[in-house]
Amino acid sequence: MFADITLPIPFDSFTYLVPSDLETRVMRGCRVVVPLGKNKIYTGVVLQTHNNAPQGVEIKAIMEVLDDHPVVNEQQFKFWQWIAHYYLCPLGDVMKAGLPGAMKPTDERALKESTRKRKGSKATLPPSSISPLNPLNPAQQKAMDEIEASFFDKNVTLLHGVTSSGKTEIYIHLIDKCLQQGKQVLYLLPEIALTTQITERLQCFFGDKMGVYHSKFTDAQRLEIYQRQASDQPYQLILGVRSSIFLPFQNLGLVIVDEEHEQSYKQQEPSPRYHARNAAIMLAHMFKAKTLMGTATPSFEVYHWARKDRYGYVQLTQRYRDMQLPTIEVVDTKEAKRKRLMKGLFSPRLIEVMRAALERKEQIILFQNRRGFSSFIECKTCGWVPRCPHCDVTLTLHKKTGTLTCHYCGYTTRIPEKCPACEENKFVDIGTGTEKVEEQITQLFEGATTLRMDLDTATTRTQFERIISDFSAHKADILIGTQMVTKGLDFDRVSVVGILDADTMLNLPDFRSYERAFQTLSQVAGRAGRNNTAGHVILQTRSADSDIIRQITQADYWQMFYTQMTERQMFHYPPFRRLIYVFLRHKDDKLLDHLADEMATRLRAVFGERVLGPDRPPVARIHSLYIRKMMLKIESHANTDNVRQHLLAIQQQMLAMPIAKNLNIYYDVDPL
DNA sequence: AGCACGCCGACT
DNA sequence: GTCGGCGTGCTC
Repeated sequence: MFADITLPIPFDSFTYLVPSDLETRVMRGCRVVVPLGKNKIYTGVVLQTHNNAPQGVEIKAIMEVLDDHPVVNEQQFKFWQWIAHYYLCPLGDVMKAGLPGAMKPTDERALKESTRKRKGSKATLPPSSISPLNPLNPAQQKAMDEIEASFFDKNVTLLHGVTSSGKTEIYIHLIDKCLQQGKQVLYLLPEIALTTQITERLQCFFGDKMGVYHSKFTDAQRLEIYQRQASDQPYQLILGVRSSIFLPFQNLGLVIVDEEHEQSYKQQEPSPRYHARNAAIMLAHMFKAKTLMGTATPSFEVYHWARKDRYGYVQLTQRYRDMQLPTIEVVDTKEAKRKRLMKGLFSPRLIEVMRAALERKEQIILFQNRRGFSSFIECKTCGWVPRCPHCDVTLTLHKKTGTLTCHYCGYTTRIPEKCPACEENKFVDIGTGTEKVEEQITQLFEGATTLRMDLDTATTRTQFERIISDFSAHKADILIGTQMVTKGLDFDRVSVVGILDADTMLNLPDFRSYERAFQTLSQVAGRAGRNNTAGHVILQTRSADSDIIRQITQADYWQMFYTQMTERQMFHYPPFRRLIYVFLRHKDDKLLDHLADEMATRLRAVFGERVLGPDRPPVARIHSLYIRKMMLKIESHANTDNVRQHLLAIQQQMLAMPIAKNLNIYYDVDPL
């Protein structure tokens, strides 16, 4: 007997011999320990058993069976297959993402595991006190009724609700109803929004029926949740991030995708490059469950399909307790600069508004969008910048350790004593900018205390939450931050939000930059004015009279959508087309040029003008491998199975060429 | 992905 | 004369 086994490496499966004494135990969905290569040991999952000996390869035997019962159920297999197929990646990559680390040990640990007694899932606790639900206000109740009505004939519904309209309260009521029907709920949140604030709020109502799944949890914690979900006493509600779509579910009834537009739902690296929102819709579909997506600023894809009636659409326009929307005041920095009125990054108007707020003992948030990817150093004399020897990127500065690190390959080196180009020894930090803002604040606002929240100060979740709780406790007057400050944080005493430079977001060479700027800036603005204080937002920009700035200040999502959609249609971008990026990697730049042209020719033979490129991506070399990118623009209604078949066929042709021996081909489906 | 095998520089 | 640098090739 033979068994096809998926391993956590980029292949679909390998075939192993099943020793006769293990034949009764090797079952689909069980984990096994297998040898690989010279002397490696991996944990794999049995896909199927059969009697077809593979030809032309030496076959190795399964060493051990780890489970008496399948740990991957049929629904999960189906879901894994869908991900591998849709996102054009090997099944092994999906397995790697889909099982918690502790379930797929390599080497001796895998064998030891079989001898260790598997811990039974924790007994349910005597239940903790559960609060009764808060009643919905009339606007929320109306939205709730509309959502439930839409679920009669729609599987997916968009809840489009302005900031502070109380979407979470509606979710809580929907979850409660679903649980009462004995069905499970998956509540997805972007990584950064899954704070103790939201966890505690839900815990009040659902107590220990709820499990939380976070990427910052330890291996053991994640293993426990996985096992609990696979047991006969699973959590009825999972509050989790992107990867929680891979947990085993038994009778899923509802999936909630909060902050649906968030980019972090798309896994960029490593493969599988899946979109948790879209995958969750598929997951729900497999259970005949419903999906509710919520946001104040829908992604174009979702809004488009809601308008086309594929998804249900429910709007919530009223803010909780009729709180006032913040007024957004635009300050023209071009003008202020010309008149030499700018004090560093601050316009006179922003300074005036901030001073008044500080006098009233109110808090301020300053939003500084990061300019580059990360902070780096530059020689003050000649402008030399340290770069990674293996990748086409600048090295990132880590001040605490005095080192420079490549974020792509991990290459690390000390800050040089002197510039290798000009021998001078003065370097300047080209930072994320928040430090500079902090410096200027101390000069402009004497006595004002500040907190910084960016990738340097909030590396861990604990640090992130610390900053939030400190600011909530008014331990600082001003919070300076990057994107991080936008994520659903409710501070009671913030009356002013300053957007220091809106233009950095608008001038990106990306067809989504206006959509994103609108989303981000609307969210930042929403941080101003809670608890009956009308907020004041100062937005500094050099393009004060542009359409997009007007749309942002007037919170006119529809107008922004309409304007942008005209361009999307004209230039064949999503949601009018589906995009697939094809990446080629090779160590030889010249050979890669040739191979990329060859593949482009073959792709054009099938897809014609739908193929763009090949081009060098912005980071054209990673890990000493050069990269080329091609873009495929497919009509939204086209049969994508056909597209995938063609792609994989051409990939096979390419890899069969002797000169393409070390060519690496991979894809990004629905890239962001 | 990882990891062994393989071919060229600084050491006992 | 060896130890080890990381390039490259393969994994049922």
